[in-house]
Order: sequence, then C-alpha cells, then structure tokens
Amino acid sequence: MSVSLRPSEALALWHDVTLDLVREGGHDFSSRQITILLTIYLEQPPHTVRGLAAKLNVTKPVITRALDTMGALDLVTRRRDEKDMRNVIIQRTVKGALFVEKMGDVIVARAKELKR
Amino acid sequence: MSVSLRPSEALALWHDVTLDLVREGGHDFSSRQITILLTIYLEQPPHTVRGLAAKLNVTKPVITRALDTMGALDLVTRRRDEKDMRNVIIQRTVKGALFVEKMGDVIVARAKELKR
DNA sequence: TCCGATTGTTACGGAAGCGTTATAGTCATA
DNA sequence: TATGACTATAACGCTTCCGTAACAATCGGA
Repeated sequence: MSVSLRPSEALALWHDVTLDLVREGGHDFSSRQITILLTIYLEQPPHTVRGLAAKLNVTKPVITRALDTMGALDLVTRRRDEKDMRNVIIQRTVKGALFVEKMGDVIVARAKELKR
Repeated sequence: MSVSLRPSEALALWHDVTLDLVREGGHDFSSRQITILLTIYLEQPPHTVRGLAAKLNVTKPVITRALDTMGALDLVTRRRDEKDMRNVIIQRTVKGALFVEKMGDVIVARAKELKR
C-alpha cells in the first residue's frame, strides 16, 4: 500500500534525480514552478489561478508569473472560462506532457539504481 | 537492490513532496540549489567550488552564488583550504543538517502515504 | 440597474540569478 | 624569482522573481 524508504535512501534518490535534471541543462525550475507543473498534469482539471494559489499557499501573482514563464516555454496554456469569464482555465500541452513524462522516467530510473 | 516505482507513482511522490515543501513556506530553492545542498550533505567531503561546478555541469559563479545564498541562511559554510589556499572547502552546518534531515522525513512520509 | 465581491493581471521598487568576462590570490615549476 | 596555470570571486548588464498594492473585468444578488 506504500513505498518503504529509509531517510538516507529518500535523500539519495532526491539527490540523484535533481542532479540528473541539473546536468541535463534544461531550465532551472524552482520548487514552486515544479509543483505548479505537476499539479496541472497530475490532478484533476479544471485548474485555476485561484485554485493553485490556495493549494500551494502562495499569492496569485506567484501563479500568474509561473504560468507566464511556463507558457512561454509552451509547457502550459491558458484560456478563459466560458462559464465564468473571470476565471482562467489552465490547460496542458503536448510539450508539457512530454516534459513531465520524461521527469517520471528519470525518477523511476534513479529509484531502480538506488543502492539499499 | 532497488526501489520499484511506476512512472505515475514517481511523479505523484515528487508532486506530494514538493507541494509539502512549498506549502511549508520556507525558501523557494531552485533545482540547482537543492542539488548543491544535497551533494554537500550526502557525498564524501571535501567539497570545492570547482568540484561542484564540474559535477553539476555548471559554471563556477553559479556555485559561488548558490553558496552565498545558502551561506546567508546558515545552511553551509566556507573556509579556505589550509593545504592549498586557492581552494575553498565547503562545510556543513547544524542548521543545514537539520534542513536536509527534515527533507528526508518529508520524502519518507509521502512515500509511505503513496497510493499504489 | 447598481454595487459589493471575486477573478486574474499589471505595476512597482527591490532582490537574486544569469552568463560572460575580468581580477586577485595562490601554486608549481623552470 | 619570474611565469604560467589554477582557484574562487567580483563586476557587468540583463532577466526573472519577489511581495504588496492597485487595477480592470466579471459576476451575482439587492
């Protein structure tokens, strides 16, 4: 029902994965940005600025800025909510899905190689 | 000899942990900063600016800046290498050790709660 | 039809990170 | 001892992000 890890293994995994992502040389995302991206791709839509801000316990401009950045990289898209024009619905993109998928592969690979 | 994870589980774990770290409200570190911190605390000393730069595949000023930031937060310290005064030896601090330890606990807890 | 509440964004001055380049200090060796 | 290699850092101009506050657009009920 769960994954059993010792703290030393957990930290080693985190280290190995982030090292891979850094060495890869792609964008250097912050924890906030990663969390936003994963929330959009893992949790049930629809996602709004307000919803993400509440979930992450940050202010709305933080979400707006992150969406600006990741939108420029084509990792997410925004559109107005037809039902309530105040809302903005955040949507996934092909590029974003590939990015997240690749990230999952890195974690899986590093977990498999983990010395216990 | 390894930890078996499916990609969806791996991503869920990553999401849950980063969400915890973000909601916690502490500093919003980048992947580079996290990697540097974990390398210092998990890998065998001594750690130098050059060594970290080579390992992470980034330039030395990137390391210097990260050490400035984390040093100001008392998560790491620097001292000159007595044997070779050109080198700077990066050292751990109590506060940094506690931070890393807490991070390990978060990962372990989230792994345990992971639905499979 | 107002009018308060709600949504997301923009504006602001400041802080921090970027890559590149220059620099100061130290070493090793010829 | 002079010189070239090597270390880490500082300086540069630029970009991004910060938190706070103001803002325009939209909703919904009085």
